[in-house]
Amino acid sequence: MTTEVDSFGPRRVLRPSAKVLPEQARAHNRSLVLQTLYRSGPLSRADLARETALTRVTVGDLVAELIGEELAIELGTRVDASRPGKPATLLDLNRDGHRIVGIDLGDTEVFRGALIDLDGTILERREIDARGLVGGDAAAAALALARELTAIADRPVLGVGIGSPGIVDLAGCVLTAPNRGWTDLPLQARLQAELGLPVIVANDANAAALAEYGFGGASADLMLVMVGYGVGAGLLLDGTPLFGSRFAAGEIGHVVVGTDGGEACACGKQGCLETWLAVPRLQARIAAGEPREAVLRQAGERLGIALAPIVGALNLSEVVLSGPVELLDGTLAEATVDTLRQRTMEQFHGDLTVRLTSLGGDIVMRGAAVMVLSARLGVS
Amino acid sequence: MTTEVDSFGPRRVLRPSAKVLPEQARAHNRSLVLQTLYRSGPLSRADLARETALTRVTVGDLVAELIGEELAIELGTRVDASRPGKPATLLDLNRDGHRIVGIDLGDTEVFRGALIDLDGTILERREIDARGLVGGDAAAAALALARELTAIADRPVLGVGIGSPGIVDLAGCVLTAPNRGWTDLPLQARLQAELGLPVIVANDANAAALAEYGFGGASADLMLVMVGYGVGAGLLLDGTPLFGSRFAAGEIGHVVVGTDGGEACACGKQGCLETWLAVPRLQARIAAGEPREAVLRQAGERLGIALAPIVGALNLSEVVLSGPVELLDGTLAEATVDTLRQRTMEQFHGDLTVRLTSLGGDIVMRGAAVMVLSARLGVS
DNA sequence: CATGTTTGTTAGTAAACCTTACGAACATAA
DNA sequence: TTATGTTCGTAAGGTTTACTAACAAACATG
Repeated sequence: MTTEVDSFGPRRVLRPSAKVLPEQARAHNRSLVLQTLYRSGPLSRADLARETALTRVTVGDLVAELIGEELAIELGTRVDASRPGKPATLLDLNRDGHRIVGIDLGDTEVFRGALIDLDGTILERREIDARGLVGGDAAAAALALARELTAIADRPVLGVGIGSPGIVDLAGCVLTAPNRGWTDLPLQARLQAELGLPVIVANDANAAALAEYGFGGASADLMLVMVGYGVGAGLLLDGTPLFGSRFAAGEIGHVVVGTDGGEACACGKQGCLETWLAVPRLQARIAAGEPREAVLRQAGERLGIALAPIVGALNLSEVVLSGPVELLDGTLAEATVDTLRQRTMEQFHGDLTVRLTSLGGDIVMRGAAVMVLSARLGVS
Repeated sequence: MTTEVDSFGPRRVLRPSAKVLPEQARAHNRSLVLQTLYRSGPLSRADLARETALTRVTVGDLVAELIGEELAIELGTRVDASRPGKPATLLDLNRDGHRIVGIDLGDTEVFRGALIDLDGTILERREIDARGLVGGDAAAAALALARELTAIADRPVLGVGIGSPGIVDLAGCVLTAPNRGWTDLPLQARLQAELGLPVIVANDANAAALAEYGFGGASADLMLVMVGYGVGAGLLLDGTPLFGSRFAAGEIGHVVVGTDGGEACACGKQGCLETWLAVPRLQARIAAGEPREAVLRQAGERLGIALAPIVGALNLSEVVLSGPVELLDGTLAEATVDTLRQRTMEQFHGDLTVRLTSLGGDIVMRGAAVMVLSARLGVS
């Protein structure tokens, strides 16, 4: 009995999935064309066929569909025609024909929102004072901000992406967000019903990780650590956000760091990562006269201590920090990477980088835009 | 402009993938039928249609194909016929018609192999003395063991699964395995060429994690910690093994634990997890007169300290230990879970369990069998 | 001006799944 | 016993999808 012998690639384990109909296969190929167009700028149908390995016929058919939905547009014939043959008709995503609304609910003082184009460029900004808002009032403010932004859009809005603090499940239901007093709030479903637009709600750190991957030039395996009033993280593994068994992946703020005590934390424990790293704590210690460099170095070391097992277990090669530049950049980040190097195997993590995000305070809003792009244009 | 508003599920980010042809969609549905048959025992074509949401016609066609390849068999009509209508013809995987060879190269003293049926039951065992084997000799011994096991198989062998120590890439190439002196050894490709059978090589801890999921009743999110001569781990996220950016995911043996020093490690650092937990170290300390309970408690605590950030970041709910029962069970495991509880958020990890594997010393061999099952029967 | 190249489309084919319909084989009730 | 209804498996035919083959259009080049 002979068996054909191929090479076996990445494995998944036995896990019944859903059936695949031809229709869904087509949707997949359609997304493939959209993604190729998104990534590689203006292309002809023939270019797309070469890139996707589909035939020109199939590409032509898919493109006709996309043009019909005004997702793609023809730009006219290619001008640099130094080649023989019929000049190509260039196509591109209808980049200027759509807008995305991205909203960041993570700040304690304001809800920030922006009108964003398909390339992630922020066109308009709006803010709403969110101090003290809890429960339904906070949700209403988020809705108002979304309404305001969709109202000023001069093009059709592809969708509304929202990065929320707290624990958010896959349906965009905020399971818990203590600062806003939210419990089991179906924010995504509610806003979607109100706005009549696709809405996607996810944890703000997860959104930020997506932004760093989509717009920040990060690799597909990435941990994004947000340092602010608290400390949270978003994990991207092979380009896919990690959610965790109870949707609490990345919640490392209350993991105890080290074996030598530490300050008391609001959660009742001692030496939580937040007690070492949260912005108010750092500012307070510096204001109280502790040497700034020493405080920042220690904070970086503690972050490194906390991240070392994670970096080791996941074999991460990229850690990105988000938060106040004046605190994170320099000493703190350097201490983090030094500590990580000292505590992990050089052999596996020699290329480890720890750096600040280049997206600044817009990271969550732009990550929310990536979520919309993925949902509307992405792979199934 | 109205947009249809659906609910959006789990998101992936923009990442150009491959095209999907109808042929591949069919392969997917074929695997779906196989998996359903594997999981849910004997079923009729109509049962399969209901379970998979495919039509009876399509299921009939796929089943005919599977029967033609002798992967499925008809068992005759159902006997408990208390229902009206034509009695169903029961189908099942041809469970007794195939064998799998599973091999564990992780031990320092022996290479263990087994002939395994599709349900994971071990039918025959073989061992080869592996003390001191390095380089080509070690690879030759692995090949000889695989040959011996395929030779005694009385049924066609679906494939050979191998759990190897060290760093193994997706193509089954052992990048580094210090104990065997292997560097960039294309073990999978070489054995496959020699044996003329599908061969899958992966890291032994990853294989063990798959075994715990496939045969040990574990959930799809799982960390399996192997404690032996060294300390390694395998991670399963949503049923998929995690490999890491350089295929070194799970290599936590040389992550430094705690902030209070520790014994010197062979790697040059101090206080690596292995110095606290490796079996030789524990045995030596107990033999030297240290109180057994105290040694084991401390080892468990250190494991908990190392795992806390990982459990927190990944929001894991299940940690499984594999290794010498007399050392791991009881005090050590209890200290681990106690420490984890003390160092993470009760709210997110209240259901965290830490337990010993029930698969004993066969875990890697049976995990290797799961890899073969996945590759031959699994989803694309 | 003839030739070759490239593009995009038309026409026809193969694969895959669907819907509809039917015979076979059974339980149940008149 | 017979009629009715149910369930199973299969046959026939239709729809969708992407493929191959072929072709006209439009250009560069010798």
